[in-house]
Amino acid sequence: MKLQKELRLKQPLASVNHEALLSLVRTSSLMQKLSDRFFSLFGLTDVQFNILMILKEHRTEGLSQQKLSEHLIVTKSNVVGLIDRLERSGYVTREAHPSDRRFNQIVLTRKGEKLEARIENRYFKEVDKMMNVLATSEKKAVIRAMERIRDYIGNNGA
Amino acid sequence: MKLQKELRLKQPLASVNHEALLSLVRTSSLMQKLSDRFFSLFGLTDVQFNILMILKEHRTEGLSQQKLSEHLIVTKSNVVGLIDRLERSGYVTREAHPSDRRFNQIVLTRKGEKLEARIENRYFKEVDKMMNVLATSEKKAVIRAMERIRDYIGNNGA
DNA sequence: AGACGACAGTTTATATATGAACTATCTCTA
DNA sequence: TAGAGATAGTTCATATATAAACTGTCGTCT
Repeated sequence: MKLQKELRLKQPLASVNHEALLSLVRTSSLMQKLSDRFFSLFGLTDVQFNILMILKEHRTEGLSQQKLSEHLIVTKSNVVGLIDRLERSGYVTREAHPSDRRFNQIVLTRKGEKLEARIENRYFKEVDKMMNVLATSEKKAVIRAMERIRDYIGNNGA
Repeated sequence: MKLQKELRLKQPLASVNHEALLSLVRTSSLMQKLSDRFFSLFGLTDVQFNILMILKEHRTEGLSQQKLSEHLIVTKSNVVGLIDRLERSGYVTREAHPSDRRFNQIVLTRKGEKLEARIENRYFKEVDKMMNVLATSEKKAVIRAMERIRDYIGNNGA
C-alpha cells in the first residue's frame, strides 16, 4: 500500500528523502509485528527467540549478560529483565563463572534448546516467503543501501 | 558496517533473505535511536514529535484519540499515555467534542505549535543529510521494495 | 597491603507498545 | 422506548527499551 494512504496523510510526502525514511521505519515496524505474532504461537516474543538463537550459536563458550547486550545491541539494564523472563520460563539459566564472580554465564537449558530447534526451520521458511517478493538483485540493493545509511549514522554520533 | 560484524555473528549469514531482513530491522532501529537523540535536545521523543506534526496537519478539524491511533498505527490504549504525557508538558489539550461526549478532541496548544515550528525545519535538514547518502534512484528502489514487502504482510495476516 | 578505577550486574524512573477487560456514551432496532 | 450492540476512552498486566545511580568484584599501581 502507498505510504500516504497507510499513514492517512492529507498530502503526498513533500520529499523523497522523508518518504524513503518513513518507508523503512514503517516496514520494519510491520515486520516486527508480524514476527511477534509468529513467535507468540510458541509462547515467545521475537526478542526472546533472537536470544535463544544467539545462545545456541555460542553454546560452547557461553555468554555473559554484557556480551549478550552487545549482540542484541541493547543496554545491559535491558538484558536483566529479558533473562529474568527467559529464566522464569525455564529456557535459560544464570550460571556462576568459574573464576570471576562478576559474570553470569547465560546458558540454554535442554528445554530452551528443544524449543529453539522446533521453531528455527519454520522461522526461516517464513522469512523466505516474505523476502522472496523481492528479486535477488533488489535484496542486494537494499542490503547495500542499508549499509550506507548505517555507516552515515555510525559516523554521526550513534 | 557489515551486518555480520555489527551483530557479532560468528559466520556469514546463510541466506540473502535473512540478511536483507536483518539489515532493514537493524537500520530502522538505528535511525530511531538517532532521531530520539535529536528530539531529546528539545525535551521530546520521536513519537511525541510525530504526534505534534500529525496534530498540526489536522489543526482545522481536530483529531480524536481513536483517529490519532490510526495515524500512528498503534493501539488506542497506547495513545492514552502518549497524550497524558504531552498534556502534562503543556503541548496538547483534551477538549470535549461539542455533540458526542465519547470523544476527546486533541488540540495543539500555542506552546505545542511553537515547539513544532521550531523543530520542523531542523528535523527535515537532518533527514536530508542522512538520506542523501543514497542516490535518488536508490531511494526510489528502496521505497518500491518496502511497498512490496508491506503488501505481502498486508495480505498475510497483518 | 590498601586504595582506586574498571567492570558486571541490578534497581529505579520513565517511555513506548500490546491485548483484555472495563466504563460511559451513543445509535439502532424490535 | 427499552434493550442490544457499537464506539471512545481508560485501566491493568506484561514486554521491551533507555539512562542514571548503585553494589559487588576484580586488578592494578603505588
